[in-house]
Amino acid sequence: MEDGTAERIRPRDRILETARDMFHKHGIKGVGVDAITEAAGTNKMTLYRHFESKDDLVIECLRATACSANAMWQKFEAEHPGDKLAQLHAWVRMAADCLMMDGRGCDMANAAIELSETDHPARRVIKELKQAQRDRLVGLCRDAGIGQAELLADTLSLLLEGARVSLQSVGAEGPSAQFVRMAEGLITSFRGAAAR
Amino acid sequence: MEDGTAERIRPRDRILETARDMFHKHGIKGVGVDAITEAAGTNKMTLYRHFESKDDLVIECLRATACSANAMWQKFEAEHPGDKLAQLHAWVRMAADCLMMDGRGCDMANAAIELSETDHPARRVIKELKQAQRDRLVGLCRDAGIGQAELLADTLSLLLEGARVSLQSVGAEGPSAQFVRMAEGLITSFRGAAAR
DNA sequence: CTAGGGTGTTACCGGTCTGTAACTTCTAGA
DNA sequence: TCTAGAAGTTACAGACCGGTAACACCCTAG
Repeated sequence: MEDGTAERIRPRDRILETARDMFHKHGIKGVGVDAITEAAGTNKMTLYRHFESKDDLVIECLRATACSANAMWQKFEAEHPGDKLAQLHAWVRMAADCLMMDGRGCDMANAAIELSETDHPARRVIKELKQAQRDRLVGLCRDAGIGQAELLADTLSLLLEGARVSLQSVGAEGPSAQFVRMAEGLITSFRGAAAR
Repeated sequence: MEDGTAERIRPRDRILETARDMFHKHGIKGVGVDAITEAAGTNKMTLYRHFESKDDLVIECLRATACSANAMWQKFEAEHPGDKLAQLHAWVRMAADCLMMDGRGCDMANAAIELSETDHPARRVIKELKQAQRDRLVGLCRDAGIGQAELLADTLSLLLEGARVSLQSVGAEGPSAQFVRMAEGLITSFRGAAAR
């Protein structure tokens, strides 16, 4: 065989990236394949040569999002090698930054809400990827020497998830404005409980 | 005039209630007006005689949801008259029950996510109603004698909002399973801080 | 130069969506 | 009983949706 799909211009990547952006901004059911391909500077046929269906494209977008999240976790480790507590604080800061500048919430959660059919193929993927993120946060808390690592990680998860959705319903001046204070307070509290 | 829209059979109410149920289960963009009217045992023309548009129907449904929430708060006061702390615990219990038996999250939050257009008429309504709920929870915390009432109320809000969305993305075995433990722990913690 | 795969273009299919028009049927009240 | 208004029925408009077929065009590897 040749050297696989080479490094050219690759409309597939343009479609994928454009779709991620548009799904994020307007929701999955809020944007059609025509709009995506037009924004990506290509056409519908090319999309369907690279993706089986719109659902397939959605799933691929979610995987790409998870991949981006992976990169962030690696950045935490690179910036604070070995210092798990610093990495946890970096996670809080990153989460807050995303809240501030984004406006729209987590792609996975939004997709889960939009795709209400319980047997939708994307739901399996969402559950897997979310579970992986949860496990990683639990691991970080545990490695940071926190006693009830699962409970802290789950609480932080819910706080962030809640902040993201509250940002869209109540607005930026709502409860989500206090996210950092809550998260840092919780970490302090859980660390105190462990030291005792 | 006659005695206004009398107390007969009233297809309008059937449409409204059916729409609430179907929007809740399948999302707003996931159900069409034809499906609503058929499930309500009526037809599209009758719907459009009572509601200006689908968006108008959506808004009316959200108002009805807010009305139901109002009734819950009155039940708290009726069951624990004057005892604000008991009412706060009742709120936690009610929230947990809703989580358990429902599966789909908060109609307002789901709508806010689905209706991503920033100028959508429903967004104003959602913000108002969510703000009102927040104010009420803050008031309850304050009246229960908790020092940092706003911070506790906002934290509880985010936890519940997060639990609702996490239930849909990660599932029932995810972080949302710990909601009661987190909420009760927070209340205890905040009460301790006030007593000191 | 040539062959072939990736790409672009156009047109189309069948379905669903919101919303409306015109007409008939029912029902309640005087 | 008669009448007015609410409700049901059918058909339709116009737009958009996901997905496909057929064909012309590159552009590069050999």
